[in-house]
Amino acid sequence: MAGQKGVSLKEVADKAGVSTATVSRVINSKTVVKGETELRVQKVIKQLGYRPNRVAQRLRTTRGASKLIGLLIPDIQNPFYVDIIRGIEQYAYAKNFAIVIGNFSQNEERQKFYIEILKSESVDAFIVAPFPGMNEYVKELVEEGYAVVCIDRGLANMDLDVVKVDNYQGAFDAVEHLINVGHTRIAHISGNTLIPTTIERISGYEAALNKYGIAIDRDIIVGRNSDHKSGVELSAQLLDMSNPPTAIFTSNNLLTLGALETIHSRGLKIPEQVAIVGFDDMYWAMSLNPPLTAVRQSGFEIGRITIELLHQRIADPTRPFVSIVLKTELIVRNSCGFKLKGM
Amino acid sequence: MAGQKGVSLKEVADKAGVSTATVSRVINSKTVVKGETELRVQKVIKQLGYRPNRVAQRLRTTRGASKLIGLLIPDIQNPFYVDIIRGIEQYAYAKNFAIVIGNFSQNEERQKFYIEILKSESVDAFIVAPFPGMNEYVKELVEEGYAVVCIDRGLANMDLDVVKVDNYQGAFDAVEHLINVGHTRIAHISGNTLIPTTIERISGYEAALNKYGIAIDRDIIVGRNSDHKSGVELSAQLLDMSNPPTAIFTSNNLLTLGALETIHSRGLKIPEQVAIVGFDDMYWAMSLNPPLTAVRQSGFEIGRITIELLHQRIADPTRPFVSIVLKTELIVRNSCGFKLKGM
DNA sequence: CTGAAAGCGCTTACAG
DNA sequence: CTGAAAGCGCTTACAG
Repeated sequence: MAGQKGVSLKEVADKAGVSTATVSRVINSKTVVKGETELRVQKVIKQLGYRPNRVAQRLRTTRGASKLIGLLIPDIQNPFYVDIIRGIEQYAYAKNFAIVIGNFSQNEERQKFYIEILKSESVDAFIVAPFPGMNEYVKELVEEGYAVVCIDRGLANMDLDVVKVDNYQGAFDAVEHLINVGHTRIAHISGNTLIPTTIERISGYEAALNKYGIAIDRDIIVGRNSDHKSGVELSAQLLDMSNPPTAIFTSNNLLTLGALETIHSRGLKIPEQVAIVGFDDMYWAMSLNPPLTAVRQSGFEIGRITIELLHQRIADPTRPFVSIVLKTELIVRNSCGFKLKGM
Repeated sequence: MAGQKGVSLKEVADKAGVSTATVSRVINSKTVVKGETELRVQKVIKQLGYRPNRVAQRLRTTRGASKLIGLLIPDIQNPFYVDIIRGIEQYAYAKNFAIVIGNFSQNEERQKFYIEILKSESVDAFIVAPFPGMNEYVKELVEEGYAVVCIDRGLANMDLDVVKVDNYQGAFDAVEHLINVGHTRIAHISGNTLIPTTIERISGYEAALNKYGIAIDRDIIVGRNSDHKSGVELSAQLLDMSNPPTAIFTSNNLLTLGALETIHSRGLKIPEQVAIVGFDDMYWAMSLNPPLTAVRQSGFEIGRITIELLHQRIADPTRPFVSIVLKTELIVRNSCGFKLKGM
C-alpha cells in the first residue's frame, strides 16, 4: 500500500540550507529572493525532482489559487460536450490547471452529487451546462462565492456569464436552406423545451417559415426529449402522417441520429423522399449516407472562451456578467437535395 | 473571491461539546463511539450540513484512502473510451469516489504531464490505457507503489492487471462472417502495430482465412494509424487496386468511419459492391446506411470490471496480477450482405 | 532578503 | 469510550 511519498518542501529546504518559507517563495515567486539563494534552491529542486504537493497547496491557499476547476457535463456521450471538454482541456494543459469532470447524465440528483463532491475537493470554480429549469444548486454555488460560467445555456433564475451559440440564427439558416432547395412542408423535431436552447431553435425555425410566407403547421412541430429515442419515435410519427413532411429539421445530434435510423429502416431515400438537416455537426457526418447537412457549433471554441471568461471572473469577481454568443455555420452536404426548378 | 468556507470539523465538535477526534470517529466509524455521543454528533452534523473537506482528508491519510482515482485516456473523442469512462463513473458514483480524467490525446508527452498532475493531486490509484510501446512513466508509477490497472492493453515491459477483450476471437468472428456470406477477397485495414490490440486483431483475421483455406494476400492488409484519416486513405488505396477486395474488415471505429467516407464518396453500394465489418460498435451504428455490422466490445463492462480490480488491488497490493479477457459480440446488421448461393 | 511560527482541516497513535 | 497533541505539506503574515 505504501509507496514512497514524493520529495517534500522541507527536504528541499534542508538540502539547500534555507527555510521552507524561502523555498516556497522561489516556487511562487511572489516575493523577492536574492539571486544567489534562488539559484541554489532551484538547483536542489531540480536535483531532487521536487514537485509541490497540490493537495497541501490547496488546503493552505484561499479560493482562486488552487488550480482546480470543476466541470459539470450533462452527457459525456454527446460529442458536442466532448468537444467542449477538449477546448477547456487545451487551456488547462497550457496553464497547469487540472479539471475534474462530473458527468451528471441529465440527472438533477446526480448533478447535485457532483457539486458536493467538487466543493469538498475545493475547486476554484465551476463550469456548468446547468440542468434545465430553476437550478437551485447552481444558484447556491454563485451565492457561496464560487466563480461560475455556464455553457450552452444560462440559469432561469439568475444572471451569469454564459457562452453559447446563436441558436435562433442557426435554426433559421438550416430551415432557409431547406426552403431554398424547394421544400415547403418542413417538420421540426425539437427537444426538451425546458432548455432555452430548444426554444430558440424553434423560434428560428418559425422565423424562416414566416419570412417565406409558409404557414406554420403545429402538427409537424413535435418534441419530447433531446435524445436518440425521441428522434426515432417522433420521426416515425411524422412519416406516418397522411400528409407527411418532405423535410425534417432536427434540433440536435441525438435527434438527428434517431431520425436517420427510422428513415433508413423504412428504406426511404434521402433527400429524394425525405430531406434532413440537423443542429450539431459530428466529425463523422460525412461518413453518413448521404453525408449530412448540419448546423455546426464549435464546442471546442465554446470551451476555449469559457475558460477564458472563468479566468477573468476569478481575477475580478465583480466584473459584470456577459453573454458570449458565437456564430454557427451551416455545413451543406447532401442530405437536403439541390435547388429544384421554379421554386 | 472569498465565499465562505464550509463548516469545519471543529465547529461541529464545539457545538456538540466533544473533541474533533470524536467527530472524526463518528464520521469514519473505525473505532467505537458511545451510542449517545454518536447520536448527538450526527445530529449536529446534519444540522450544520457538515461535509468533510476531502482535501484535508487526503493530505492526512495515507495512500489508498483518499477516494480519488486518476484516469488516463488516450482519446476522449473515441466513443469506446467514453463508454469505459461511463462504466467507471457508475461505480465511482456509488462508492463516493471521485475521478480525475487526463485525456492525453495519443501523445506521450501529454500522458506524462497528466501523470505528474495526478500524482501531485495525491490520487490513490491509476487506470490507464497506456501509450504504446515501452512505457517508462507507467512503469514508474507501479514501482512507486501506486495501484495501477490497465485497460485495452498492458505494458510491454511489465506485468500488470489488465482488462481487455478477446481481440483475436472478435476479429476471427468478423472475418468468418464475411466468408460465410460469400467473400473470399477480404482486405484488412489495421491500426498502429505498436498497440498489442492491433496485432491480435490481425492474427484473428489471418486465422479465419486459414481456417477456410483462403490464401493470405499481404497486399490487402494495410495499416498505419488507428485514426479516421488512415481509414479514408487506406480504403482508397484498396479500392484503387486493379483487383480490389470485395470486403473490408476494419480494425477500429475510427478506421471504419474513414472507410465509410471513402466508399460513399465514390458512390459505391454497400454491401453489393463492397462489404464492410468493423471492430467497435457505435451507438449510432444503426443510423448508418446501411446499418453497420460490427464487433461489439462493451466499454461499459470493461470500466466496471476495471474499477473492481483496482479496488481489490488497493486492498491487497500483493495479489498476483490478472488479465481479464471479455468476450466480444458480432452484431450482424446489413453491411456485409447475405449468404450467397453455393458458397 | 530571510526565518520562526501559526494554521489550513483533517486523522491517528497515545494516554487515560 | 474519549481527549490532547502531533503532523500531513504547504503558505503567509510578522519580525528582523
